[in-house]
Amino acid sequence: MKKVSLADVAKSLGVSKTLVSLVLNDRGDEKGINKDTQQRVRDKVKELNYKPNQFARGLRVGKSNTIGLVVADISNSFYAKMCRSIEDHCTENGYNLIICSSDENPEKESELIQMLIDRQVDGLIISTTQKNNSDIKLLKKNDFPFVLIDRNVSSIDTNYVVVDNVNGAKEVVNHLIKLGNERIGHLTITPAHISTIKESVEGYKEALKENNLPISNKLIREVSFDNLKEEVCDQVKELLAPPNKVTALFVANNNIAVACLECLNELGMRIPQDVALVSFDDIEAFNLCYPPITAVAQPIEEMGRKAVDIILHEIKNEGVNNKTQHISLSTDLIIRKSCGG
Amino acid sequence: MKKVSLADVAKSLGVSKTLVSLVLNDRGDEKGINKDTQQRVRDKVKELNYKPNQFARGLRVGKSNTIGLVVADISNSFYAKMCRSIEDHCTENGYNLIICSSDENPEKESELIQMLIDRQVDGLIISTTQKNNSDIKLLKKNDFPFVLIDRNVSSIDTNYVVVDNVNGAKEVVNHLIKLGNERIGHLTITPAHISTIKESVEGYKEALKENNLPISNKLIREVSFDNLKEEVCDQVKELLAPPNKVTALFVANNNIAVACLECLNELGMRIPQDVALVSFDDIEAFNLCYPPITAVAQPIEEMGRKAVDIILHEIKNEGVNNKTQHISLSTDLIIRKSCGG
DNA sequence: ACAATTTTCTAAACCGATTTAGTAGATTTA
DNA sequence: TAAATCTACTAAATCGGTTTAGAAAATTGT
Repeated sequence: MKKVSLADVAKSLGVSKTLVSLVLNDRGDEKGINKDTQQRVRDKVKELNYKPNQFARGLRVGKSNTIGLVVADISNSFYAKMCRSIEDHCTENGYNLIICSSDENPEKESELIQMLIDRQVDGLIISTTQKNNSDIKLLKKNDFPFVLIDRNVSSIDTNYVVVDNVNGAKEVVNHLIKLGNERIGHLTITPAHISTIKESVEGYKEALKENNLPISNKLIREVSFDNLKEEVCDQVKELLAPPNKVTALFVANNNIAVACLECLNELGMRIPQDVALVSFDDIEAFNLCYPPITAVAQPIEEMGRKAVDIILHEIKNEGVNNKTQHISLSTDLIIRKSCGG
Repeated sequence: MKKVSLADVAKSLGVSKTLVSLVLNDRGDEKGINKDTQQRVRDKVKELNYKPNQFARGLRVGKSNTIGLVVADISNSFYAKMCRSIEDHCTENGYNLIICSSDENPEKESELIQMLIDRQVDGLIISTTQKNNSDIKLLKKNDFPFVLIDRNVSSIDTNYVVVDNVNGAKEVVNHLIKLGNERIGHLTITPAHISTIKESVEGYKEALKENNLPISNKLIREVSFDNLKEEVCDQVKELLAPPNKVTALFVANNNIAVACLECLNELGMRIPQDVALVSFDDIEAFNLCYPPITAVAQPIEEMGRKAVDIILHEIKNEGVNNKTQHISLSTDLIIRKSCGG
């Protein structure tokens, strides 16, 4: 690939680099450059197939037109869809996207954020897994443009786009209670400090309280991301056995639900006859399972779009001390057959 | 974020930028720079938290340490997993990844490739949807480092990492025939020129021929990516009805399989009693369906890894006229319950 | 003791854009 | 007619690294 530079274009037209640069940046009129000349420049640029060198441009203007995205795991359907939405809206706006997976590992997340900044991304969209939020604090302190997605961090005032997990969880539990379940197990994921998890537990408890049912922390179980299948199976067994004897399971995401299904299958437990199941975070497979699984659908596309809107706004207004934006989207309980009724 | 430059580091040590640069690029010994001085440089770099500006570096050396990836749709589980594998191996090697979705649209793919090159990616990994392959030809002509993944292009000698679709499909059809199916429908996707599709049809036909069964092109149906659900349903109805009356469906990917399942559900057709079903491209959901779906598992992780190996090798040997690398990985037929037997 | 060599380090060019500061010439104003 | 203004354009500085070409000081060889 032989490369054509600004200087080549300028020379072949017998004008200065400045002129060509101004025309290409649509500052020709503003700078009073002759319309004819402007057209000659544009024609020549096309003829030579000139493409500006992004390194040079970036070096000078300090912008990469790239944004960084950190999620737990891009191969998970939830994040894959989120990434897709973010990708589309970035592309629409002339931005590139670098996606990184943190595997729910705070140190890895920290390294990724640092790496993306070193790579001169203009802004970050983060689904954080941090506990002490030191990186988020640092970003905030340095006025680096960023927005949290899916998970927020209550102790810091940041931009965020999340889902109303409290209400989503409440709806689930109310639904289960209405169908006669009184002992409902809740399977969530560690690290438990993640906002979505905290909120889902909160919604679970609120719903029980409002229905005058006892709250037992023994029915709330955490499984770790790294060893999901095994731990889910252990916890499910414990929850189903005396003294817990739950009649319904409410699980925090699609990964856990899938592990749960496999485990229940192996145990020969039938859904919903032996135990009801609801998952937060709907996936297509839930509609194909036997029985189809009731789940909380999240507005993933919209979350992605809003996050891009916010980050681009942040990037454009860098330095301007504008207020943080807080967006909470509501969920949709998709009732299928996994709870009977 | 106040930024520390090379010059700042050099000045604070009273040495030249050259020296600092050489040390940081591990050329200190080679250039005979005093060990003590080297250590002083490294210490100071840490102290000041200096991070090289990638624009400046890229401008000078012409490398971005970024690779571009073009797939059909990152929100599809198959590509999501592939992306994840590629991401991991890029990160391991100090490379960033920009992922783009082409939606099986050749024009969009073409624009994305051009955009990625304009953005100075060092190499491309492409799952192409092109028909005339003009972009691939151009890349080849210009010696731009790239590798095709999942789908190759037989008319051009390029690097590629694919799956042995012919054998994968043959195994499926042999399996179906062994279970007594003689009229087997094959649902594939347009554009039909994609290598995976052509090969899968080839395998399908070969298996029939080897078993002395008639080959009817009427049993091979194409559905388009954009209007998948509806077209799948139409085709399934036609295939099941007279005069086709297929007893088994072999579908080309997980998207089609999911649409098929939904359609068969609506039609009240039972699997495998009324029709057997096998999908190319296994997904977790197939294990949870009722009944669990027999499918061809692909070595996605390995494909990603090999593709990264090849592209990094290409990038390092740019200019050197080394041979193209061709890798074909074998598949694994996961027999579940969707074919009876 | 002086040239040759080695060790250690540096000034300046360079990559290719953007931007600042300004010029030459034509036209208008007073 | 000289000053002011406008039109159309440009030279050179700049961003922050890497690299080339070479210099100063210390050491070695004879």
